[in-house]
Amino acid sequence: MAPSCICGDILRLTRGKTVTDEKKPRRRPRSDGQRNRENLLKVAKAAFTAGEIDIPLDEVARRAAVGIGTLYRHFPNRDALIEAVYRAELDHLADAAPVLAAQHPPVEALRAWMRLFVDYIAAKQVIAPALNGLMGGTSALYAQSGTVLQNAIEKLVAAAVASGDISTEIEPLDLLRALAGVSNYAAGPGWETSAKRLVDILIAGSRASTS
Amino acid sequence: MAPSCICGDILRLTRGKTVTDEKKPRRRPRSDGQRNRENLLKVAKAAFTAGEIDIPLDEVARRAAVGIGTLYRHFPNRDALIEAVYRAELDHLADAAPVLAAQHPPVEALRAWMRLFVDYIAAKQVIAPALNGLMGGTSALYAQSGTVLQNAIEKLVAAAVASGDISTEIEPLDLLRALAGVSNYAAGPGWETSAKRLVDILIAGSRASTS
DNA sequence: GTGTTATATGGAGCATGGCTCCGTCTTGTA
DNA sequence: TACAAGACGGAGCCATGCTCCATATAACAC
Repeated sequence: MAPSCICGDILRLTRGKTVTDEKKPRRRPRSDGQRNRENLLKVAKAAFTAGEIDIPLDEVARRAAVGIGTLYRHFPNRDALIEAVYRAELDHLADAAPVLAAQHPPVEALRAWMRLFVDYIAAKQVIAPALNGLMGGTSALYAQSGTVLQNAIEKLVAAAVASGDISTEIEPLDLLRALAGVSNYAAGPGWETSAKRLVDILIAGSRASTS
Repeated sequence: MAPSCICGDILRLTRGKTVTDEKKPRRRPRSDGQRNRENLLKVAKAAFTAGEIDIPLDEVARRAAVGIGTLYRHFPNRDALIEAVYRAELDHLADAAPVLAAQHPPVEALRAWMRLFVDYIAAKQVIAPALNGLMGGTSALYAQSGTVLQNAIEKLVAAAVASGDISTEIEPLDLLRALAGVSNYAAGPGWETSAKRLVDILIAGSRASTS
């Protein structure tokens, strides 16, 4: 039997109300289960952030004082674990978009968000290593996460286009892809600066093609 | 003892004349050795190009009709094999830079080369999957390969800057990084178009910041 | 409380793939 | 032809991903 817990979560998050399970859950989820799950996430996040992206899952389980079986019940594979860790971070980022949109004129909101994206990656090495997978990977889970960011930037771009500030030619996803590319290495001290410079280039380029 | 063949090659390619081995090689390299090496490369390239990036090395050896030990003597680990396969491709790309520079005015040469980069990735799925490693990875081998591309684009940018066409602010590597980001997914039919659009945006952005 | 049951636990163990070791075989040279 | 430098190959070791299932425990009904 497929373990139900994570799948349930995903389905719920993905499609809101699904047709999947008609029978309403008869029981509250067990407290130890939730505790363990959170523990695993905490440990995994710490490890990933510390650059230990390749940490063996047994080790994650050990650090969370949990059996390997438990880990696998909560997260059916490595990708699922990474996904779960990063989802929160990405949501955070996506949530910032509407706020910025309310505070700034369209183009500046876009620029600000892109910079935030860069900042975020710089601050937490968290995202970069997994970003490839997140945006281009084969995993359905990853695709799901990517969508969140995609929606965020699409709205920002749409607003900027509507205001006539940037060209209609712009494909929002391209901007995101480009940023993701830069984020691929957080090496060297000049990294952050150069990433921000790229943001300006992208914005300038998007503007220029209007004329 | 470390096997000598690959290390020797790398050292020679990397630093030209090294101080490493004083004693001149007493023998011509064995023909079967070279044959096997080429065979392995051919098989590996075919596999990688076909998207089988995760192909087990045993399988590569099998297809090349060679023992696993032989594979490992030629390529001490998976990265070394990938590196060897891609190096040729990257050199190819880098070699195009001076040709384009001779044929076009600076900015257009830059644009053309960036497009070529995109074309190349589109044509051979080869590069994309390994590009992360190539540009940001920890492996010294990868770093080495990246340098080739870096040199290529740096010259193109320098020429364009010298001609006053684009801003001095441009960090060539940023452009490469951005393109690499886009190349991360070759998914969807619109991919190539949108990548080229990004090239134009980057060029336009680089120009705009001059004024 | 106590009994019942759904649910979680944990770790032995299997499969797979990376990589090493070393006895055997081949090839270039004299 | 002799011989040694050097290549060959594959058995086998080890790490890691993932499964299975007997056991333990939290939630609920009474």
